[in-house]
Amino acid sequence: MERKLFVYNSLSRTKEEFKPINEGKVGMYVCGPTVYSDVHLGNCLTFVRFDVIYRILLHLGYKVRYVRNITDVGHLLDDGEDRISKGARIDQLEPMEVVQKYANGFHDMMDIFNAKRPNIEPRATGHIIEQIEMVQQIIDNGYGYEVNGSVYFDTIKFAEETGQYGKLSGRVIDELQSETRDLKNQSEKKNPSDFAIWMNASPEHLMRWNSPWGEGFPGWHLECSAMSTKYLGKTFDIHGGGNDLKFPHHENEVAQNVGACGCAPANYWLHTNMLLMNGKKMSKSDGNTISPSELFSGDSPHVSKGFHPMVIRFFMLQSHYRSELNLTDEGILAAEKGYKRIMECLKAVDKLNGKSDVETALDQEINALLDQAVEDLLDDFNTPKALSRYFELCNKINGLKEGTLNLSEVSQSTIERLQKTFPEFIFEVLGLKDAAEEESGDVLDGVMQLVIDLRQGARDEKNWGVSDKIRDDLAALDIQIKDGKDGTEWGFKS
RNA sequence: GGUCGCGUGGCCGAGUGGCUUAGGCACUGGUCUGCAAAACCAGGUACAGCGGUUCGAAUCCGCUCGCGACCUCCA
Repeated sequence: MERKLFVYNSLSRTKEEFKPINEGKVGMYVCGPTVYSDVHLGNCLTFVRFDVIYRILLHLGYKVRYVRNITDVGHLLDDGEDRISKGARIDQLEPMEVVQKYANGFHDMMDIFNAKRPNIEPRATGHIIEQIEMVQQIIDNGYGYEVNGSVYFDTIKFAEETGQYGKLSGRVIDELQSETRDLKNQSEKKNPSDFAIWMNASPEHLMRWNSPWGEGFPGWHLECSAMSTKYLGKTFDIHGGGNDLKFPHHENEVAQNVGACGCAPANYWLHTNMLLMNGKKMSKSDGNTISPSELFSGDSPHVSKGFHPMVIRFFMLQSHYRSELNLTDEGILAAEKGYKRIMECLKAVDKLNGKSDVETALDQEINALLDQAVEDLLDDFNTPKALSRYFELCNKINGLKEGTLNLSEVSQSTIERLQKTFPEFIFEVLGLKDAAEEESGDVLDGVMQLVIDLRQGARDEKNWGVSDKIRDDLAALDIQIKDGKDGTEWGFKS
């Protein structure tokens, strides 16, 4: 932690030095999914990106409390129907069954993408009391008003007294006032920009709780305010989410926290950018969409084949979290090659031994690249740039392996640093896994070694027919034979 | 319509005032190989358009075109 970390803060719209509230500790809250249907690939991108941010913070030595909620109530559709209720109606399930089903699916997918689990994963329905208390505080502070069993947040009064509404998202309150919407209960609000923090439940509404204002349910934005406060304190370090949540969700969250306790929830707001496909927004309505499982299986007109989840993760990490990521078949194919190159190189580096006793120019180059990769991560979590350093290191490593670079010109201490840092970066910081290793195993390794030995026997006798048959038939099984000058290696084809 | 952001070579994708030839993939030539593959070496193509500021801009400003996000549920 001797070096400084810089993060882009959406609040200030600049890169700022990151200074945690408590030395050595980080409290981070990330808005999780609403579990009403199968997880969308865009969600996966967002959570993979925050997973890497989490991993980098851990790598830097911070003790991180990572909270990511699951929204299971209060998230309404245009027609006012609760998303969970709608899911329940369509699937003929209890609302909580819907929640469990899709929460399980979400967790499975996060595991597939090798995203670490958060330390706390609170659900909105498990924190009704905390939310009711917060509504009461907001009312007590004069920023909430009750109408017909619903409670609304008075944005105009809040804006006038605190001057804070719109700060995060760059909205101007006057312009929000001129918005004309045709939402349910619109007439109950004092101002068009006001939003519900507690909603009266109509008789047919399935999810309902008792409250001082009658039976109802919490507003969507409220859960994050209440739960982040409960687990991270009134003010914590990092609040993250997709940038589509900036307004109204995060803006309203800020308003609720400030309205309830007079303090801002988070010092640093981090927003990830969206996933596109073929340059366009991923959208179900025009068919421009692909699910994670379709991407893995290749069962989609948008991809030429299936891809391993780790290839997808690698693809995601080759873009910066604040940039849009454009998913194209060609792009993932390129990522797959790059991923494989890194994985192969990771194996090659273990076999190297440096022979120089003094520090050479090559030592300096390698060490500089390793240092720069860390600098890149410290500069607003620039994973694509850091990865480019490791690609350059791959060139060095392969050069040493092939003999175009001389092992006598590199010291063993540099090689050892490489051997320690490289896998640490790939596996722990970036959270990648070796796809081939999963499929492989000791038995297969042994069998392949036998096959290679037998083939070598044929090759020694210049029996190219046998040699090539072995190679070609293995290729048909997606196993690739690689004849090098130091013997033959094998691996899975991508 | 309003607010904000983006537009980099064949593709993906970093970079934000003066060599970073970023990097990956693809492509071309070469080395290696029995032939391949992999790897290695070498090579080309770029900063949407127009105008301005500046000694100097892909990088700052303006306009135009294109794309995206938000404004209404979204990661």
